[in-house]
Amino acid sequence: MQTRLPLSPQVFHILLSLATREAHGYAIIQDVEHATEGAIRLGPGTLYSALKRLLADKLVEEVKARPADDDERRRYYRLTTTGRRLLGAETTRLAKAVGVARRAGLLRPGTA
Amino acid sequence: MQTRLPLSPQVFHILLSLATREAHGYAIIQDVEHATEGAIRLGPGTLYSALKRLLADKLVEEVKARPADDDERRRYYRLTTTGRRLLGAETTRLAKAVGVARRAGLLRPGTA
DNA sequence: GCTACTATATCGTCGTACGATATAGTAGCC
DNA sequence: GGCTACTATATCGTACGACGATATAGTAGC
Repeated sequence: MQTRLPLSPQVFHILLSLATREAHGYAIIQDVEHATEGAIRLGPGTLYSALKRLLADKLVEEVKARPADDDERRRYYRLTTTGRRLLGAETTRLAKAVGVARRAGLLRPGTA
Repeated sequence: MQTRLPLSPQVFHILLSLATREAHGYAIIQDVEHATEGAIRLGPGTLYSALKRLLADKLVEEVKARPADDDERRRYYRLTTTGRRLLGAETTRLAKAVGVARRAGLLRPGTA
């Protein structure tokens, strides 16, 4: 993956899940399912292979600091500056696409 | 492809391009490039293989009626009712995702 | 007659989403 | 004590799809 748009919906939501807080893999899976109202359910294959690529591309980095009494199996991740910038660019792209779709009458008036 | 969300960005823009008017393949390529400000450039491989799948899934259908004096090589397509419904559902999904991203502070205030 | 553009089609490759499977610790329960 | 379910990460194989390359051919301008 070159750091180029568009992102896949799966990768977009992984990055978005990390935008507001650090998280470990399993938490990302649950958060994406919740945030998308079940539309995107990441299996372990999808998540961990995506994380591996995101780490290699330096869009995400591992956080070594851990809360006390935490489950030791967990590995925490956060966005890098590059990752945040790319996520912002993709968000802008999506917002424009939604704008085009709205003008084409594809959203009931009142949809967020 | 089962008729399930999420759509790939490429397929989303192909359907969106057909939302407001019938079009032939080459016109879709140009329209998507224009509508996405160059972010999505469909090559022939992507477009025609996607169209083939969309036809098989009955999200798009071929239009036989042709304008007079038209380039005879062109093949025109339009959305089916199913295709329009799916595009609407995907648009709603994207609008929600953009909402989440906006709340996370990923859009400059004022972005459409 | 040259180049560039329009228009569709197919092929092969590579990336990646995904399900299956594995491992293992934790928690509740009866 | 043993059952099930959940938490958590990791890897493997497969299959789908995005993409570039290539082919074909008609149109347009110069």
